[in-house]
Amino acid sequence: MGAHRPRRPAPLGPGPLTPSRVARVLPDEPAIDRAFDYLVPDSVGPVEVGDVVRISLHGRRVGGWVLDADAAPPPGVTLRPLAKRSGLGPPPEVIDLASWAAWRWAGRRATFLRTASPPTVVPRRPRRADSGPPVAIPADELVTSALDARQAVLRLPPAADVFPVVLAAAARGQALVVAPSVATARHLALRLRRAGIDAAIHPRDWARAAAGTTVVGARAAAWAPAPDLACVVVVDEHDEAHQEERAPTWSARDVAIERARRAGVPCVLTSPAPSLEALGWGRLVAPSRGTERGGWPILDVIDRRHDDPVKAGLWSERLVPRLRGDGTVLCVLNRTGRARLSACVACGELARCARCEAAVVHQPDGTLACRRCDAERPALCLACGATRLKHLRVGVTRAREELEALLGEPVVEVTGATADRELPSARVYVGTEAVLHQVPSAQVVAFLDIDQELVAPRYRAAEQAMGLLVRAARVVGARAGGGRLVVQTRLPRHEVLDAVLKADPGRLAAADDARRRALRFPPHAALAEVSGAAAGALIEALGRPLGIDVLGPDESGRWLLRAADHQVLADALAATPRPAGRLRVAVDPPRV
DNA sequence: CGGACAAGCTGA
DNA sequence: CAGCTTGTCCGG
Repeated sequence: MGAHRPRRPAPLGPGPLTPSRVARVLPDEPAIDRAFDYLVPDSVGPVEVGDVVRISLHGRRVGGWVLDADAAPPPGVTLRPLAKRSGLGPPPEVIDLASWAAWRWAGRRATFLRTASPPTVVPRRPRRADSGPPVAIPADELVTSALDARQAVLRLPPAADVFPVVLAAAARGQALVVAPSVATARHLALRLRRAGIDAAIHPRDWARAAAGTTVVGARAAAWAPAPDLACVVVVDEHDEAHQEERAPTWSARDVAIERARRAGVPCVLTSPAPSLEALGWGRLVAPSRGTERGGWPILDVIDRRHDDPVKAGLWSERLVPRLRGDGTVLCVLNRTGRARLSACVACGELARCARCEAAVVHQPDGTLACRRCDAERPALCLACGATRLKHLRVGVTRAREELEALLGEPVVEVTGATADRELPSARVYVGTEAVLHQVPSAQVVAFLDIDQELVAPRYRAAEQAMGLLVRAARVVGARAGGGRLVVQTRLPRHEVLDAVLKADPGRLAAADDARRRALRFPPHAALAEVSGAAAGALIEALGRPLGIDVLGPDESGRWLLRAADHQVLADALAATPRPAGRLRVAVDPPRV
């Protein structure tokens, strides 16, 4: 990618007048992924690469970023003057990083530069931060060896605190810490300050990061300015929150890795269950088996292979006693509504959509809704008119009703929809995985149907199920404190459960890696999902380049591109002009 | 993106 | 052919 631009040759001798410099500016309009040249009038003053400026483009004023402060314009175009310099923007190395990310995730540079820019005007480069007196850090051998390895994956069990890693990183100079959520980032920054280390939160404290202060933030922090960058830490690198959902679907972990590589500084990724991408990138550093084991909760596997598949409900007789007692209990079932699959009690006919024949969801209000075409209808059998339906695959709403009856005490339902309300206090909660976010701690977390996660038709299903178990492990805490996870399964030997049972995530990684290699899934291939009205046009423009498999379209008009690696995939996408119309290109789609 | 302009459709 | 919509092009 073109990090090198033609430089204007030095003028031969003094001219009659000092000619105005020419700045090359990328407009802050993601749809216009093209730079334009402007004269820099004396009234505007000097501009530097990365500065945020205003330009008039085609008769309107728009913002933009200086990509080159001394450009050689193509001959024969009359240049307009820059309207003004607004202030400081991303430093040159971040501008280059944005170009790389635009290539890597088939996006536009402006999208990344927005993320990398200060939220309010920063007129001048702030004075270098005074690093203050050195802070004495208790030496942690594991953390030190991870930082010294320069490219390390530090596998710490769920109950372990990552703060010592962040602290040791910040003690080495300006650290860039990328956390999976804003809340985690804030908390880490607060603890750094308590430990006597100044910490900026991205993007709010952009100017302080630009002055060399250690910076902490959620995924956008991968784009924070860092003039004195000494090391990069990505907390919980396995967490899907590091990836942007909207296209370009960039991953803060991968941006952080590339950034550290370019800066030549150490990069440490932490995770209780590192992704295969991480393991393929860096050296694994882990505590002793005993220490690691101690940081995981106990796992109770309830084997349901011999339960009658028709009669067995959600609540096996081995599960219910574990839900009694006086500790807080969370039951996780990733299905909303009353039932995801129902059949007529009278004639056995499956409840399906009258319009498109997809299975319908029994909603809390009693109606049946189609998730494919959004049609709604009353709950009755289309074949025989009977009004009684049997719930074959119970959802959270129904599960709550059933558990309340079983336990004879109040049970509270928790879903994504309850996130903004205060939960009624109770001992027992039933919910989707949202329950793991909304209830801070518990004695027991029970996964009512973990098989749904284990065998989900997605190549990352095992890793995602592991992510859920890690989250649950943090809610219940370490085994020494009585933390306990319970799973009901017909796959008691599944490698995810095996890994948690033995507190050894390496067991999962080995099995998952072999499977993905055999099926040519990432990290042994690079994928991109192409969708939207203009998807077909892009596929046509792409043609059949060597090394790219074009799969699809599926029933909703989506294609999947597969290449041996990201170099091949990104080069092919970069060489294809983007057609007009709605188009989404999701590189590294998390749910395929 | 959004303005400019050209080509296409409609109504009397 | 004015008056309008729709599409394509292009910006320094």
